[in-house]
Amino acid sequence: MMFKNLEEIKNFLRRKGLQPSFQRVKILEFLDIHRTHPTADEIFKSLVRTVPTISKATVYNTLRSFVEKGIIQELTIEENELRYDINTQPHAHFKCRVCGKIYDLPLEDCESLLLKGTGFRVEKIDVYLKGICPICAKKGKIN
Amino acid sequence: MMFKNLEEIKNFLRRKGLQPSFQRVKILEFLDIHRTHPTADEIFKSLVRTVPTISKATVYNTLRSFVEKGIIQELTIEENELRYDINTQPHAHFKCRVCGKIYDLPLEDCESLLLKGTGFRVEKIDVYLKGICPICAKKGKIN
DNA sequence: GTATCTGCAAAACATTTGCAATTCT
DNA sequence: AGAATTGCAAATGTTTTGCAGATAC
Repeated sequence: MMFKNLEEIKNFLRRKGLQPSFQRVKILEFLDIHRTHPTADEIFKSLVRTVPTISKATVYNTLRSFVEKGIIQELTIEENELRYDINTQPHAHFKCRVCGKIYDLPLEDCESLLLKGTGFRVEKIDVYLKGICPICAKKGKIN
Repeated sequence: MMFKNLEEIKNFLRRKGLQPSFQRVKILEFLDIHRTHPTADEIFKSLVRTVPTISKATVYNTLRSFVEKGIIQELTIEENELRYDINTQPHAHFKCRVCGKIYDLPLEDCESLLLKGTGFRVEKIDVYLKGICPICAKKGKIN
């Protein structure tokens, strides 16, 4: 866990330029506690039990603002659902097609991709890089 | 290009267990010629000009059946759209945030991930592995 | 008091499905 | 003929948006 208490979450959000509303604090707390890469709907369904007035739109909008601020990252590991990860450090994700669990794995070196000796049976690899291509970089459109 | 003519595409589809309907042949031909990782909508919009009767549902369903047969692969590089790639060999994809182009890159070794000396500026890395985790493998539920 | 944020409902999309008509073998 | 495929329209599911009311600074 990244945060010790709600006050830490509030200060964190303030530092990121976001008002620490009750809903935002609870969503971020949820992501800090449940590091299972949940979907927006899973977050909503879980939070609505303790925060009955929360709406789905707020969950979606909040998650988007967290992504924009670099607080969390979106995972597109499955085509029909977005998942969210409070760990924004580069690391790989392994989804088991039997139990459905998504594991975090180190990305240090090539060996980790092949997962020699770890018992993970890799059937499919997707590597998506984003940034600026050599042509656009040379055109100096950006820095 | 993988195919020399339409006859080759037809035979290929037959070998994969799919009837070589005109629509399927044209969709596969399009993916073979336009290796730009198009979306279903881009394929539809382009094909409907020469095949006016083609429907979007057919494009979607055909792409799905191609994926199931292992003829093409789905890319979830962007959250709001599925893209398709006729190259099913494992390789990385680099999307430029300026021009939007998606490049194919080799995945051989770690160096390619960091793209030293290639001029690609990597700002974000997503590595998604799918398969069977050690727990499910040990339970012997599958082989 | 003014900005920002929330909840609701509706809208916007992409994708899937049911089914009758068509096409292939 | 019989099986598979298509096109249409409707359904589905996820995410976004408009706006009035509520909340925070």
